Amino acid sequence: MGRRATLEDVARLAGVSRATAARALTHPHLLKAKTLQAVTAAMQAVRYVADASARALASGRSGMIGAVVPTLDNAVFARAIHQLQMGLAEAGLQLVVAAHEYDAALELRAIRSLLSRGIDALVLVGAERPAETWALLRGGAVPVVLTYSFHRDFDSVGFDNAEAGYLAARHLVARGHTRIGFVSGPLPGNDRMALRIAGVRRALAEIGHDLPAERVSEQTFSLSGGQRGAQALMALAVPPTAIIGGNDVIAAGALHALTAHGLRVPADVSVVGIEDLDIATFTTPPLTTVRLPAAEIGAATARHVVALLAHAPVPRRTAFPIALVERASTGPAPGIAVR
Amino acid sequence: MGRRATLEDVARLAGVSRATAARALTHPHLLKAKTLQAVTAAMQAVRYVADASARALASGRSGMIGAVVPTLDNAVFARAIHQLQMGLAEAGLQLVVAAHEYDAALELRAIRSLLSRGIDALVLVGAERPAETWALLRGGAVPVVLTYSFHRDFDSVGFDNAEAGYLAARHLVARGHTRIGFVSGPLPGNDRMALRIAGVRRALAEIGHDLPAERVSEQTFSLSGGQRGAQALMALAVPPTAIIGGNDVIAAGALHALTAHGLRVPADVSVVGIEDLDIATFTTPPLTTVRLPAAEIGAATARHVVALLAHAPVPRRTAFPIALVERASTGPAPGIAVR
DNA sequence: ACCAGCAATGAGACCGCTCTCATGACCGCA
DNA sequence: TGCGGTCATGAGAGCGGTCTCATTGCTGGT
Repeated sequence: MGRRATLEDVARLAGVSRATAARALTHPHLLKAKTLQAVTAAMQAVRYVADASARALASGRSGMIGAVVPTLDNAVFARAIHQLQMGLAEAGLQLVVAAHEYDAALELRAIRSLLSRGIDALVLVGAERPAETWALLRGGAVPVVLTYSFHRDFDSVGFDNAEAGYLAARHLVARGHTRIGFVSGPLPGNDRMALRIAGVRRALAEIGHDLPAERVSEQTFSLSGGQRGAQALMALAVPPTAIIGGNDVIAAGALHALTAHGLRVPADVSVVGIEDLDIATFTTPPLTTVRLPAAEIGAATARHVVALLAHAPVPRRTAFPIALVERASTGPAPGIAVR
Repeated sequence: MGRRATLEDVARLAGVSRATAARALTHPHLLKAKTLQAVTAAMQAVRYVADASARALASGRSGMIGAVVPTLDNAVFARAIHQLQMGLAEAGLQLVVAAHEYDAALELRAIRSLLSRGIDALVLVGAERPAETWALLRGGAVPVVLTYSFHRDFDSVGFDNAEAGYLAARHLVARGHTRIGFVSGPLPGNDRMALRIAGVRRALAEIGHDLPAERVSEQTFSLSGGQRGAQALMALAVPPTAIIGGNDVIAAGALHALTAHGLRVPADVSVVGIEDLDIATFTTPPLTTVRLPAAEIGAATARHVVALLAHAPVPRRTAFPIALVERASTGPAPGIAVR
């Protein structure tokens, strides 16, 4: 078959100049109908497909959007990325993804690599990263959209993580819990987690209680992390009467460990998650959790990016409301009479 | 700040020619240590980052790998893509993803779009697609790796889908079930599903039974799809004593619908899934399922692609073993004495 | 019939890098 | 000291588009 056809081939076949053939692609309205038709026919004849690299080099726009997420192995991010991709594809944009597995250095590397790729916009998760990374983002001429968090200086699409923690804790407080434990994922570089904890703290503070450091167990974002966290918290001299998981996977793991140790949920211990994954409806008992707008964030981010590239006006910040979904893993604190 | 530094800038600063500066990047061993050092220093000084488009245009290699999957919203694909991405990143390759949501036309469009982007290799899921798509894949000069299925003419990384169905059915047959129902996802274009059904059929045939069409319910890949499928099957004049879900999400939905209707699982009806997602351990009762090597496929595909690009020898086909994971959703067929 | 003015097209520079080929520097050996 | 040969570097032609600017061909007004 030989090499791919170029504009040169098309032009020759159509009997026009390269410039005209190119215009058929980018500014078809500038061509006489007859010329346009001839060029189009020629393109079809040689099965012309524009070379994206050449186009990117010449135009300075690649049509590619980069996204760096902690992991695709959590449904929350997978779902958001899925929606993001579908939205971008509709606008003819490609999505280049990378994951960093909660490693700031890896994230920086991924961002560098995407930037060198000439992406037209960059989507990131969270608003906490090393100064070096921020400098790179500020220095680069690439528009950045932060998701799952907010930041003064960058466009963001997210929700209030502190409120997520607050809602979870408030739900427990309202049921008489005052000793609440929190099993978090890795804290370094994860502002979402930190904010959720802060939200829990606030809810506790409102009733004159607090969340001592010992009641926060830092684990990995995994079922086993949740299990270990629950074990650690229940091994405390004065164990909590309720546990909040930094996300649903952790909460599910915690719930599992609790019942495996013969504790009744929620009679002995209540458990709340954050995310509302499918998994939350399948645990025994079903998990009370705070629903996060993953799909919405993905779709909204796609719209945001598309608008950005079109230089259309966009709100710098899009915030989605969140709400607690009450299921059966939470109940009154032990010793509290139900009235 | 101005524009990004180019090789020209680096060369000038280092007092060498553009060619030499370029060599520092691509063939550093060709340079005298002192020269290399000077160039490297210059690059650092101007924060040089190579322009990937220019490089792609000139070299004919983009360093990007395309992947088109049905969806990222199922953990099986999300996990595989995650591993694929991590593996590619290690080799300095970028992953461009697209999803088609089980729509062959969308898949074709996505492939076209990736191809025009100049990807160096293409990863696809499954081995069934319209002739037009196959023609495009054969015509293009881009190496293709099929996953989750096998194909004579293309490199593939996967497992035996028929065996997955067979293992699930065999497990049931061994417990006395002969009337087995299957809730599948959308069948068109999905050879994995078709093969799994064929596997079930084979297991049934071995004991002189079959899987009539009425006992196969075609639904969407979702919890509600599973629920509807279970309802449909149980509404049959002679309902099945066991249900196999085309994947775990469907099986979980089916299981849910069953217990919601007052049926006991597995006393009244057994349920088997295929995939072994996290969710399978959380259903009540925990789901017996066939474990699919999602992460392995992703990682192996990454290795495969890297080897392909390095012109290293690669087996045309990588097959992973699969096995059934017995949990508590399966038991003897009603009326069968347990010995 | 003539020319301003606009629409349509052509010519060619340029984007930033890769790669081949030519050239210059330097080496060892006779 | 001189010469073939190797190593390091320079020169320059693409890669396949985009885009600006010049040119050509019409059209309409007077």
